[in-house]
Amino acid sequence: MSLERKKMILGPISPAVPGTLYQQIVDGLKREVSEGRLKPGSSLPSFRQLAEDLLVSVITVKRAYEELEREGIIYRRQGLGTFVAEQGHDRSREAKLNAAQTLLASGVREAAEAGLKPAEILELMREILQENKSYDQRD
Amino acid sequence: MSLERKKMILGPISPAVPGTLYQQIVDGLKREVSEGRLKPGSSLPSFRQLAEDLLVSVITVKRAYEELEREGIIYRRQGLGTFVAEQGHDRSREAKLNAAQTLLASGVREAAEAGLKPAEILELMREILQENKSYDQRD
Amino acid sequence: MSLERKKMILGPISPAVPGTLYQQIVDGLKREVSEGRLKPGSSLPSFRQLAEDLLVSVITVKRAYEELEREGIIYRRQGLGTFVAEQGHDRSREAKLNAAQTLLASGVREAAEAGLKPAEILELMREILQENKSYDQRD
Amino acid sequence: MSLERKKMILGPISPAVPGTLYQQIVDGLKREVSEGRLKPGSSLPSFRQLAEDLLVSVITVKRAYEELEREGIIYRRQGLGTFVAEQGHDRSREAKLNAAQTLLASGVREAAEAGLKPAEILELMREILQENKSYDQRD
DNA sequence: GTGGTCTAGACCACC
DNA sequence: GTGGTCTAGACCACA
Repeated sequence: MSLERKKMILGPISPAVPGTLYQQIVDGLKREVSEGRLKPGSSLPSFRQLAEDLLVSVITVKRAYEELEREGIIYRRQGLGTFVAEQGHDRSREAKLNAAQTLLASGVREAAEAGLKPAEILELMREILQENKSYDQRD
Repeated sequence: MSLERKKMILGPISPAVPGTLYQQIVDGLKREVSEGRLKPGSSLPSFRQLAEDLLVSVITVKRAYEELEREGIIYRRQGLGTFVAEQGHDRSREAKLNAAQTLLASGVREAAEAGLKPAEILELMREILQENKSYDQRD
Repeated sequence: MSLERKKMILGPISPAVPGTLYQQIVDGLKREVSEGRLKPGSSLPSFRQLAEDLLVSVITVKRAYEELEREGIIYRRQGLGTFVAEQGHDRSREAKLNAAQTLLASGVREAAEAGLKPAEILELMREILQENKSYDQRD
Repeated sequence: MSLERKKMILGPISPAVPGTLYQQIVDGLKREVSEGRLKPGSSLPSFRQLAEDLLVSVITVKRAYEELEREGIIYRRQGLGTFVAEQGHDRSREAKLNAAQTLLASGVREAAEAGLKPAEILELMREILQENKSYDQRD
């Protein structure tokens, strides 16, 4: 029982932020995988365990796992548990890259419609990267 | 009959694209205003007229107009119609700039989580700007 | 024709301000009367004249005059024109006092609900009076 | 059967009083929040529940909730319900203070146009505060 | 069960 | 004719 301290995966989930609960879990797990904190082959907490940790319903966790499995980032084995797929890291990165590209492209479109010239958009990006960098150094 | 074609404001609206119908209308009108095709003081089509043009319900257009009024881009007068506000152009540009910033920041976050370094993100942006430019020259 | 300069009654009417057109006219005329710029017995411009001056429809002016007549502030004589009633000044003042009282009472209720104590409300009022005073000295 | 009486949030809504139905609901809920009877994080009744309680359409309640969410006083989560935002109390008080200020300023303007001098307006305010006080002691 | 969107159609006030 | 409010009832996504 010296193991009382369980490694909590994921920050806290809250209904008070935009995005549905299960989407928050999906995003959080993708981040864990893409940033290497969850390595291919390693096991994920059980539905019940994670649900308890995050104070959400088991069903919500189940949905999140289902979506991740559909994307090929994790796989489930009857009676054994849930694991990060071998290609999980790459698939997760890929998904994030796609998302990033879509978001940046949308941002560029909006900025262009607001009248910003390409050079100005790049300047804006540099500012954003700057902020993001200092923010990253917080932990 | 070749004169059937009346000057339509806004491209066609479709339930098949991402974003709700009324959001598509809001975005489209914001674009018209921010890019100067609808000038301050000029009148917008009536609910019923635009609804007919876009093949959506009157209510859907109404909701869109409500949101634009809330943002101070247009104003509505009983019995008179709906008009572009004096500050409509600026407010619309502002809103677009805010949206752009949010989207770009999200994109940066995703890209960073996927492991891209700031320099790589900037490179990605240059590519996107390049595509966008050639796309702009289509008409 | 040296009379080109006609005495314009009322500031400009605009659809770009809150309140319907005819209500703006009613309010404006009430103000003229209650502040003594239109004296009892003096004549008001004709429908057509005022409509032309204010760039609104004759019907809109007509409605405004009807409302003022209903309130006993003006009266109309077939073929002669429209005049400020003898009691017009008093009635107009009365109406304004009633309106003022209602507005102030509503303001007090809101302020109380926001947690302001009577003394604080009075303090707020002093500030408002101060602003109003300096504003009044503009002309 | 004497237990039929369930704790109703908000007084009865009526089409007979000034202000639209949904505005009455908005005001009522703002009051609940600004006066602390609805605390941050606590949940509001569902659309359908409140609609039933108040004998209005579900849609009318929806509109009210939409406006409150826009003002940042509450937030809504699909499948979970509607909750008072963390800053709900402050935002609600702020909104009320703004409203109070606007109303008082309009009242002052009307009173000034009716010829009341600042000192007289303050005197009028004192009377109003007096009435309001005794009215407050009713329950 | 919750909220989110879209639809239809009523009635009113104003121009 | 315009916008403003309220109503009814559909279907979907999420928990």
